[in-house]
Amino acid sequence: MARARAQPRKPAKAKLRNGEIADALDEIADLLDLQSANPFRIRAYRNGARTVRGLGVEISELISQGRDLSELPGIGKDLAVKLVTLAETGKVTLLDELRRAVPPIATELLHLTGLGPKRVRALYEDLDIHSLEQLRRALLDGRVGELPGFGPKLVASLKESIAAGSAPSRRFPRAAVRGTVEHLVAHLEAAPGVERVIVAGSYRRRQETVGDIDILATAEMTKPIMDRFVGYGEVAKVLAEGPTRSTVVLRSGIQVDIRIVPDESYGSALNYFTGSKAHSIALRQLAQKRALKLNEYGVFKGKRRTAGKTEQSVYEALGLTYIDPELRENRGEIEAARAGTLPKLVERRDLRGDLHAHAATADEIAAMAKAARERGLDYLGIAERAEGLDPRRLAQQIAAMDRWNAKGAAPRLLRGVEVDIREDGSLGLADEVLAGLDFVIGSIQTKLALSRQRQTERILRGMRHPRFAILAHPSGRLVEGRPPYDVEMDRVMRAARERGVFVELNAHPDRLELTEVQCRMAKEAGVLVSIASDATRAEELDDLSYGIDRARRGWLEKPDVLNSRPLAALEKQLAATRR
DNA sequence: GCCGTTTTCGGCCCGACTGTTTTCAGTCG
Repeated sequence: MARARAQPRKPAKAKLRNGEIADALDEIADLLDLQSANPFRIRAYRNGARTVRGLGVEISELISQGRDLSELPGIGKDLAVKLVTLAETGKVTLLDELRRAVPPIATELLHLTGLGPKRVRALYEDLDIHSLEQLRRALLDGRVGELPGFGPKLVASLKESIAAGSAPSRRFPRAAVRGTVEHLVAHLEAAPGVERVIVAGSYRRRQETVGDIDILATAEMTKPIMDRFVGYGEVAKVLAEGPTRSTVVLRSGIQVDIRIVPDESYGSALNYFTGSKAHSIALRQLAQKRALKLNEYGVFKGKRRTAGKTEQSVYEALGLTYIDPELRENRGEIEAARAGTLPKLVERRDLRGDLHAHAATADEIAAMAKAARERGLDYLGIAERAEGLDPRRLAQQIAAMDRWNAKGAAPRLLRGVEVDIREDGSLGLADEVLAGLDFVIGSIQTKLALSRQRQTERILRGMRHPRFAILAHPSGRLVEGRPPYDVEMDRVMRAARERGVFVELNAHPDRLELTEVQCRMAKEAGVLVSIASDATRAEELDDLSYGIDRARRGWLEKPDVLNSRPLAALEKQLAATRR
């Protein structure tokens, strides 16, 4: 985890962003841990950090709206004050004091596997270790091995960790591990005596990246499955192996956990292993309040199991309706389940078309159209990038689309263009060209580093253009790559609502623009979302499913999605954007 | 430090596995 102290020092007036505030709270928790403070106080800081990190709307934004931060889950009076101080000054007295009391190396050592607060304290108090180099020497000359609690295996593991350097914990794009997951599940399903094999964890919650793969199996006899698991050909290293739980690392570097339970515990085990951690903790707290106990084996009243065979039964026992895995982040889904107000999430089959595909020549257009038809789409918007698009080529494309439409076959092709919103907010194509099209997609493609204020004004001006219909690439980010550009998304959403235009959820697995929180912002603002493939090749139309994953994690329902509309309704929607 | 459909005080999610121990600390989800 990135430490706040590793960040460059900010000027005092700089407003801290949520990630930095959460890092500061986590660092306080680490330092309190090293001082053997009250464990529940430590947990309170960690809970606070998790709340802030998952918030989506900036703390500084809430402060300027005059909101009471102690209304946030896990934030009380004390933490609310510290959040304000951190957000506005970048500092907080408690953290400064703790940093003075504990050597700087301590928090770094805490993140080495096998080292917790007790052992780290022994290292700097008993051996006076204040750097990784000093630790390396103490490991080699045997001093560490003489400390109580440091055995030969731990010494060897620490030597390995230090030699390997501080490899940052890697996350893998979900799309990249799909093949591995399917192969491994098939491998395990062939084990004798296995009843069910299912992938849980963040993969099942359809997060865009996964840190590891979690597999649940049910069986009476666990050994045949466990043997088959650790004997899998791709396994590079077995980290832990027990009768019901094991962990391995595959050659690709990804970690895989397996858990085996009896079939009558399938639902509760799947629920526990799917997480998220925050969701699971909230459920277990809810169980406590009802004088029940929830664990991976079931829901218990005293010693008697009252539920657990299915996930449905677990939620029912807690007085909740079933919660889709994509929503399980403790971001209000439990309250909504209790109130019976959970969204009915959009599904792939709800999509009637796609409003952002690329095809230049007549042949490419026909191929893309046929691919769209095979995937059940009734309409397809072709929108080439405006740069390098001369009027003659655009006219040829339009002619090719008109010929396709004249045949009357599905899908209906809609004539669009993807145009840059210039730095001054004007659009990168002449008005008379734009006027001849069915729809105009506008996006930021240059000058991504403008200030928050200027970037926001630029987009707002762009959207006011009389032909503007859809804001595409609403963040400019690339998964595991380029960070998003800085923009006041809530202002953009409000302006989109007032202007009556739409926002795109770019489904390309490397992009996935429009975050989960931004999906919810769009929904709350009443802005329809266009889930778009941005396909340049026919098979990339399948990427729409990644857009659906994101939309579901963003609580979107069918009515929230522009391209869930049938063709006639969609054409009305587009017509209404024209001024 | 947070929190309240028994509670404003007295609780705080739960269990498996490893390593180093003979009762516990650390890690994971």
